[in-house]
Amino acid sequence: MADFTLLNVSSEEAARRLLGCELVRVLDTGERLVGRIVETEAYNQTDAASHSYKGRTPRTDVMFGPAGHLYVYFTYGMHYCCNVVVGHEGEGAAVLIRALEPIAGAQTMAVNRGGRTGYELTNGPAKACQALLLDRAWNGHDLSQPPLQLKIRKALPDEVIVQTTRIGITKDTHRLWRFYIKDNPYVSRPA
DNA sequence: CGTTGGATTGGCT
DNA sequence: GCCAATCCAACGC
Repeated sequence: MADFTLLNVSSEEAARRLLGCELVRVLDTGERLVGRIVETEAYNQTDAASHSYKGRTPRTDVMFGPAGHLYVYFTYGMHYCCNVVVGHEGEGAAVLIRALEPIAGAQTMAVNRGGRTGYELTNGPAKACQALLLDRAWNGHDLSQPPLQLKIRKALPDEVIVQTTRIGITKDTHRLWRFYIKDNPYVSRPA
């Protein structure tokens, strides 16, 4: 049982801390798909762009639960995006996983992604979900448990982290709550 | 109950 | 660069 108490911090701090950590997905076939987190965005209840802004609803219930669980939402009628719940229980904070760097299982990810390869495998939130075969069924999953686990890695030094405004939102657009690893080819929209 | 628009993506102009 | 695809949560009546 992994210890996710280090995620009991502000969503911005957690978004920084999650860079470099890994998501390990074991398929029914036994194959391991591993992605290193290279781009994140922070959301919390004070934030008009956050799903948790208007309080706890059936959809956002998981966001208000304990840190280290997965919040998966469906959007634009066809895409799933996944977040790691952070902060303290009842807080409504989460970190959107916007991009991964494939570490293992890239060939299977390519199949999951309809034959795309290279940076197109995982350079976007819905692409990363599709590559790891994550959908609604994974909403609420405890990331300390197989077959989908979050592996905490060493915190990255500030000088390799770029901080910018978030993508695709129409409210609270000024907040600098997007973080990514400098020069990483899997970042969805480099500066 | 009807309307609206979204933490996106990929194909086409 | 623009925009359609396609579902559903949230909100107004």
